[in-house]
Amino acid sequence: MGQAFTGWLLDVYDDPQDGVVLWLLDKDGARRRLHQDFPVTFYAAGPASQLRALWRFLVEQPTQVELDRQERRDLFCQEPVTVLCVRVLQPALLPRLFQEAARRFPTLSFYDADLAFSLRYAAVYNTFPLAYCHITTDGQRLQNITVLDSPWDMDPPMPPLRVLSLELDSNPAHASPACLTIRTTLENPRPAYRLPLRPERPLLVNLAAILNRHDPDLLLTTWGDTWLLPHLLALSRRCQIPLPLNRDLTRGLAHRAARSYFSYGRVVHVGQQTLTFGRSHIDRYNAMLFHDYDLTGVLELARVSALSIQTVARTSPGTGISAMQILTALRQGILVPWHKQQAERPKTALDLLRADQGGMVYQPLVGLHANVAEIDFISMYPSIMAHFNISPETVGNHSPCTCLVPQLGICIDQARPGLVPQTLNPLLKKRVALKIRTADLPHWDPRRRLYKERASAHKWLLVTCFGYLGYKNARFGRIEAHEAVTAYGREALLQAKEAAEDLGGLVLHLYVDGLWVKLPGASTVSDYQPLLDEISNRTGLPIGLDGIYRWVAFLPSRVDGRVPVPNRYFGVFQDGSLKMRGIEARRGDTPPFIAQTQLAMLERMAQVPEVAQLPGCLPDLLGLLRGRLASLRRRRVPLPDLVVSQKLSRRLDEYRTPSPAARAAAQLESTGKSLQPGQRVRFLYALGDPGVYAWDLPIPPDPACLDLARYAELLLRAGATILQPLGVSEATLRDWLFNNAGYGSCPGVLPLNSSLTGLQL
DNA sequence: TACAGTCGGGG
DNA sequence: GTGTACGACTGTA
Repeated sequence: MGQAFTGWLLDVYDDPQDGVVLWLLDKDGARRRLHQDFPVTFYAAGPASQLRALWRFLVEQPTQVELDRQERRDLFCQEPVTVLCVRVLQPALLPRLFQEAARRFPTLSFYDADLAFSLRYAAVYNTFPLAYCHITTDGQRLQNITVLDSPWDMDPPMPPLRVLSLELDSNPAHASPACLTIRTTLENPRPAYRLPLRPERPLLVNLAAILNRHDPDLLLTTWGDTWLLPHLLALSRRCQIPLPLNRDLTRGLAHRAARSYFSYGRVVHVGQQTLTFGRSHIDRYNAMLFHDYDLTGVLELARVSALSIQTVARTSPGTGISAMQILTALRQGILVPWHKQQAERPKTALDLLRADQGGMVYQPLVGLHANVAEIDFISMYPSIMAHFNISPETVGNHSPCTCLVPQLGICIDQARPGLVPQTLNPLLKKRVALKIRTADLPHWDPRRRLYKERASAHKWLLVTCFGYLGYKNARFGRIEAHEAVTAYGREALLQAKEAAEDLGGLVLHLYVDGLWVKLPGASTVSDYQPLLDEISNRTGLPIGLDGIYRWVAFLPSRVDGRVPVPNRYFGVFQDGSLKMRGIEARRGDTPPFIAQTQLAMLERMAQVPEVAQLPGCLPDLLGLLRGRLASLRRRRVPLPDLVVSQKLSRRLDEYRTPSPAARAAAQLESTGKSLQPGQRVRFLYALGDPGVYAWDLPIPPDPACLDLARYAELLLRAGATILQPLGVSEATLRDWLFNNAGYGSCPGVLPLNSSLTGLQL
């Protein structure tokens, strides 16, 4: 019997035997499971004889396929290519069939062969996670699905998701958890249940009852990927008590092994992943950037990328932007090349040249400056790609309609919109719209946070898009496109500098996508508007005023005080908020005690309304530092505030000179706790050999072993960073702090106009 | 002093 | 499976 309903798409995946499974949340509240036939296709191109051989091979396979010859477009070829089109009737059978074909016919080029299943479905039906759909069925099978909203809607109808959060009372990597706290809503902080992890049978029975009663759409856990779900599954098997962690009871949990990989110049460790069917599982401690954009951002990423909620929660936003490019290609019938993981090639001359061909970096004018505006290009690199139509297939392509990249002499085809700009345009538009919505709402409005989290998710998509363009293993990457983007970026920044100088301004600093500038007599946002308009006109790129600093200090190098460093500065905006880059408080490996002290100093300086009064803070700041030093020496600082947390960059046997982190990791290893590259190790600086004490050793640290002198030194340095622009050198501060020298011995307490202070008003 | 190891950065 | 830079800084030999 046919029926129709509207509701939200919760999950889509291929069924081992029967097409695709869809889970839908009917707007009347029911969760419905439907099957649908969904054949999937991959393509092969190459010499006709090879294609014929592949044809013969495929028809002999047990897997049901429909074969056909077609002409299709390869993004990088002008002419259409002839391909063998392999339609696999059962989508779950495609990966194995393709692998076998690729193994036997290594010389053929394959396309659309290794795509995330959700993308294949999304390309055909325009679906995305949580899409609002109209569905017709014959009861069991889906007959028709029509999506009623779009990922680009600002306020789409959101489903009333049922969330169940399962939280452990301790990190299983460090201590054995004893208790599971369960909440049934995100809003209510009061736990609904507390279950002891032992004895096991009552735990399983109770948890099963809770899962059945609440039937959540989303399981939000702490350490669920790496410990909790695998642990529960093992218990369930051992005690033979079924536990419905999956909503789809025909499937088991899916696992992906832990791995370490190199990304962004450092090793990243991703723990084991545990995935559910019919509902989504997110481990908030194993989810990428979850702290930055929360669940709202994860859902936004899933909607715009069409990747599943569980996927976007665990992978970098680069995966999301790549998925969007694939989707753009699929929907336009452009072939998506099979993405072989290529071995690293030796660096080419091009790679070396890139060293000084990145973003524009300028030497700041060291010292303290008042009334400085910080002006940033908004999403600079993505805006450049969109504005100049930079895409792997448009760069270096001659056509009747090209433009020339400044200084590089590379052509960019303007005749038709590129794949990357087409993918980026709606993202750029939506991010601006989200930011405008945020700005329009009052601070108390709860929707403000949600818009911000969504905008933050978009920010990461846009940021990673640029790097992806220059990544040689990317499907749609091309180094010349990457270079064209940075060349336009440098050009735009120089144009902005000229615009500022033409309006009589003093440019203090340029850094990749921003400039710090003083216009004479300017002190308000509207005073800077003409400059913003001028830059926008000259470059064609969107620009924004990040803020006007009451004062900002650019720091010199610690190694050589005469050399400015581009990204070490701090300042206070007119609204009293702080901004800092590169200093100790921003670093993840600074002990909290040191970071808190530095922040406290800055907060006191932020209280001062006028820059001229800043040196007046000196006695106060010095008092603060002395107080902190005293509490350190009297051992009043709680040990957790002295913990250093650093990432291991390699295996322990690969260290030639073991760093403090490596020595702490070696301590842990000797008690059986081994750490992988990319994992963090926490330790205290300690007296004697080996100079550290790992925080997660079974025996808690003895406070008497603390290396107080080392912490005092760190405190001194962090203090000196802040006082340096006021004319207090590290040596002077050392005298003050450690030798109790009086203020009189301080050359920093001088009239403001002293050249010693480097003060420019 | 040289060199090996770690970190930032994007709003 | 998704940015294998680059420069500043710190600790160790």
